[in-house]
Amino acid sequence: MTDTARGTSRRYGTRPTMKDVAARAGVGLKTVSRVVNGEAGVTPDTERRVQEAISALGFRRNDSARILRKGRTASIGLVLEDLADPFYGPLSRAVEEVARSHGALLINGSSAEDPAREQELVLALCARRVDGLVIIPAGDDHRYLEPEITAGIATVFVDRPAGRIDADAVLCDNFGGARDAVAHLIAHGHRRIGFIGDQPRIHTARERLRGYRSAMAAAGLPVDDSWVSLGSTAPERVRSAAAAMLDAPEPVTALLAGNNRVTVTAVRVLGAAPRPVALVGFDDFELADLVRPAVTVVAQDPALMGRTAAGLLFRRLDGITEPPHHTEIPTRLIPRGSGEIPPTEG
Amino acid sequence: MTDTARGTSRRYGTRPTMKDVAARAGVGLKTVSRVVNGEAGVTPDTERRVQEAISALGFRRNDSARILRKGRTASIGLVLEDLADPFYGPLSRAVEEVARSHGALLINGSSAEDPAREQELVLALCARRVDGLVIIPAGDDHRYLEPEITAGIATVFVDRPAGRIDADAVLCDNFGGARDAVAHLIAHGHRRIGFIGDQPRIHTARERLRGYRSAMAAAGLPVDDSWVSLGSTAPERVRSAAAAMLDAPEPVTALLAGNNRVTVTAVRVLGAAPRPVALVGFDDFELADLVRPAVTVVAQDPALMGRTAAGLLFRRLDGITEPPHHTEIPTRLIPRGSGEIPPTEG
DNA sequence: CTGAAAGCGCTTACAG
DNA sequence: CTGAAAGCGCTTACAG
Repeated sequence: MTDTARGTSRRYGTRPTMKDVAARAGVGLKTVSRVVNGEAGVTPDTERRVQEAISALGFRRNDSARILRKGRTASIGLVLEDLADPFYGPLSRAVEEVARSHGALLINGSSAEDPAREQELVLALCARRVDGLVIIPAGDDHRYLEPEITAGIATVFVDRPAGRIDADAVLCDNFGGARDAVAHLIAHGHRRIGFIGDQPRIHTARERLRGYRSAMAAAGLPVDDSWVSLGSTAPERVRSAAAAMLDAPEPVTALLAGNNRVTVTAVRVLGAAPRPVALVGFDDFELADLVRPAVTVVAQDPALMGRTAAGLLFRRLDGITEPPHHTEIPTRLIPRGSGEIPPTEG
Repeated sequence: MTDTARGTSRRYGTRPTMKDVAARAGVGLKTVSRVVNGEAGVTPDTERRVQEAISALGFRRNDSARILRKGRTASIGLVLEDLADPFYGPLSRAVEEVARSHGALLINGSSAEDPAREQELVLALCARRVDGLVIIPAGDDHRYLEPEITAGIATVFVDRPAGRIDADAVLCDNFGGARDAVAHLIAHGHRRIGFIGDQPRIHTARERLRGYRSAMAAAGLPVDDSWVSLGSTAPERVRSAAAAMLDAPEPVTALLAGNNRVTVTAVRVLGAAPRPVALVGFDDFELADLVRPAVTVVAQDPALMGRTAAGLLFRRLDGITEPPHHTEIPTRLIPRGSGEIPPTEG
């Protein structure tokens, strides 16, 4: 490596450009561009000289510059609630794989369930001019996205719909899943069934509650207000909600846990309860079959949701102009034991 | 909104630029730049005219262009094995939070434990000119990164060290953790202890094996070749490795599982075993205390590892030029039951 | 307080 | 087969 050839080329923080390569190879800028992009029409001899200059200088094309000129950034943004939540792992990975198959990189971030942070993150991604966005929204008003969508940033919502704009969405059948779960508990003899769910401003929480009520109504069962508790999924909140339902004069004999965070706490609480209480959890989780009793769940398919959303996104980027799609992914009830426990009176 | 003011401004896929804003507001380009960046020295009246033009046109600064000019991209890359692996969730989230506190975005991707894919991804990130990289390496030769590091891309390895280059690394005490785990089993009376670990080309697998051997040697215990099995962590592979150790004429009475993937399968296998077998798992996992028996683990702190690595990365970006740091994060043995089972002869 | 010119590192459109 | 000029959308350095 001849380091002297270009005085400052190895200076920390300074990179050689195509211009430097051109100068060293004794060719024009466009010829370097042709070689770097594998375009035809360069003599083998010229190409070799350019390649030599590239390796000698340690040149790597600056894609930021390329992107500025070409218009498309070959990157998409993924905004979700929390990168650390196991539910979103397979979803993220699925989105990444689809992006990769289209040659795009993934920029992602967590909204931490904060609408303001969601907006800040989404607009930062728009400013970077990502080609498209996959959003698991925290907020319920996405009118701020309208100029961006109009300007051409393809956007698909997953898990929860967009608020106050009409946009592509890939949701799971929250209503049907919750309804099936409660019908399952009723079929096993339960009449007093509790529901502990996420905050009511979250679409999935409302839909699952609707499914719960629908199944109760279909069986002609009343729902006592004290059997329903929506709020934060923090362990303390779930714990006290469950305690209230279990310690009441007429306690619930079964519980529907509104998502995987709630289920995990519910399993802990019920493990310490004085009598068996049936449990169905919304969302499957890795060790559900190893806990005793094994946990009956309503399983979603987060990888399929991610794949579906990303697939739709890239079809939009390829130019399809149909009206917004609203796709619903079915859920699946998996009986494992906890949901088949019969009612035990206190 | 007067859509006629700029004929094509609302055309799908075309965005207004600062030039458009300047023309509409009747000011120079630099004045728009001042307003957009909140620089001082603009009369309130001028500022208002510019702001009006910005909203009317739906202008959003193109950060790609800004970045090209400024040099820094305010983004960092995170390359890990698999976004869907629960071990990496908290690590990713921690890196994200540090990046966010420095105003940077996170671009991330999975290597799928494939060295070629790791390199491809890392170099794509370098071409995008990320300011820095946090890498959980799949490969063991990172000389390909040398020109990039020389050119100023800060790089910190996490969980596993760089191969054939000297670079910053944040590792956990794999050796000590495994040694403590095995010493714990020995203290509970075990003499024939198995180790099922990840592929031997993975640094953590080798270190943990070394810890295993060290503890056995310290207690004066022999290690039969059939008690050690390194390889894929796919359930079938782990299952057959465990079966071989448990069905031998002189079966092992305890098992050290080399990581969370192995532990989960080991729990399933041991749950179906004819006699109790002790188990310690490397890596903690969410429901370890709910399985029966509850699983004794050597816990790492992935969030701390992520925070430490990202913190170091940004200190490098701030210009510290000390030689590479090799930080070791301690592990913690958490006894929960499975590791305290005494030996049972077959 | 304000703006015209040059330039970041590429690609595009065109000419030889 | 090869290259000079213009331009992508900003910021920088400078002048008024």
